[in-house]
Amino acid sequence: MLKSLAHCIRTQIPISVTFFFRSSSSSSYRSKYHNYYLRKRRKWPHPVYKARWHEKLSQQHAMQALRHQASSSPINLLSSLVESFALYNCDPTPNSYHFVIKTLIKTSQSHHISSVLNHLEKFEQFETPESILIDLIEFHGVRNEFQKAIEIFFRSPNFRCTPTVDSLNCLISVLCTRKEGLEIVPQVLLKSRLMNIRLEESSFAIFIRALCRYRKPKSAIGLLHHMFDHNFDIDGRSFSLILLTLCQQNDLECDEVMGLLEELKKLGFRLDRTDWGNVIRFLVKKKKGVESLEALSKMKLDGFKPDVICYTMVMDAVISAGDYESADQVFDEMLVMGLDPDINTYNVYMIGLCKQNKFDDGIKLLSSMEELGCKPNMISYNALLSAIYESGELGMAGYFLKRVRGKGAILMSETYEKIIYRLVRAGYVSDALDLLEEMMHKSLVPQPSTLEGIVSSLCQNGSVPKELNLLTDA
DNA sequence: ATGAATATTT
Repeated sequence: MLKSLAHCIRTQIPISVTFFFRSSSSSSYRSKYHNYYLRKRRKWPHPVYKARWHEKLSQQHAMQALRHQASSSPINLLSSLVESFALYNCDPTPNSYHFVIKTLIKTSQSHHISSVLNHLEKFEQFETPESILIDLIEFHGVRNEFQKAIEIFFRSPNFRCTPTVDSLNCLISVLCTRKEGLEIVPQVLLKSRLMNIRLEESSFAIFIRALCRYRKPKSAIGLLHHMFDHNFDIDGRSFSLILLTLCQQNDLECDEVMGLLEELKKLGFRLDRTDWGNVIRFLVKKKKGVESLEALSKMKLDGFKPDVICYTMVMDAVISAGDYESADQVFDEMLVMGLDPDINTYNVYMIGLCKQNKFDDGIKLLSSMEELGCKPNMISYNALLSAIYESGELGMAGYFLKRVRGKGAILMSETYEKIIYRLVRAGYVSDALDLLEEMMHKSLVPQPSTLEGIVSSLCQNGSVPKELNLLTDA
């Protein structure tokens, strides 16, 4: 009712304006609107408006009574509804049914819903708002009652509701949550076509989301082709989700994913900064240094400024690929772009230095980090420490270990293992045992191979069984 | 809104 009122007001305003400002110059134009205006004014607004106003007031009172009843004792809500509206001598509103259904759900009385629906079907005349049915479909969907959800949808005409794509979307997103629901979707689509409901972009977006959830990005791309062929607009979010899902597939090769990305672009995909980030992360995981550098420059060409994380990821990839020169370039570029490297960036760089056996530079980097207010963490220290021990320069390594400990650095399990392995190999068994003891003191569990190494070394030396006790305890 | 970093040649 409010809607038609609003419509009336909206249509009347321009009419009264033309009436005021147009004098007798064009009589046909004026009389057409003149009559329309008079008829409306004389026959319709006053009496009907007044009666409806009354009815609306009564319905408000009835609704109030129903709410009151429901809050004091929420049982027999259907009778409360009927009685309240009978008391005020007016017809129940769609809203009152919506309220009753919502209350039944809230108070765990959903077994009463079907009698409310039967009543709504048989005794009311109003067009049931689709929102009520959508709520019900959703309710049954959450409880995995797919058959009930489907029944509500196809029963809509009985409630004098012409379902639109909105309830269809609700139903299919409910069905798409589980495999057994997914299998029914085609039948539902066929039947809904007979009801003249056409799928929209939003429906396809639901299917695409479901396919991505089931890790079927290639099928989702198939759907995109279908949409493209039928001139549907494709939502950027669907593209992004498919790309993300492709990047998360471990079984796909880099070339294949890049090929599919080109296919997506042909279908109209324009990558945003998040998408580029996902592409770069994928390439880094696949250790594709060159490709990740390329992706970085394409990202820039697309007008996006990569952030510290993007630069760090690309640096990681080129370092994994052994391209230290590019790593330096990427690092410099990041600084030129005004970005501040953070602990992760420095650690990636540190790992690069370690791989090149540039231990002096690594030590310098540690102090630069301190100066720059980015304190090295366990990873910075452990990476450098392990690398120095692995190089076999045990003198330097021992000195560095002392210094690092002075800084309060905590050794990690893997670092202990590496140091112990190197010490044993070089014959410093008692140093190795000290570290082993320290490890166990911290409840770190050494690898069997580490223990074996120590034991065999002790046996060769014909050493004391006291330390062996320590080992058998582990 | 998001996403980045060690080590496994014993």
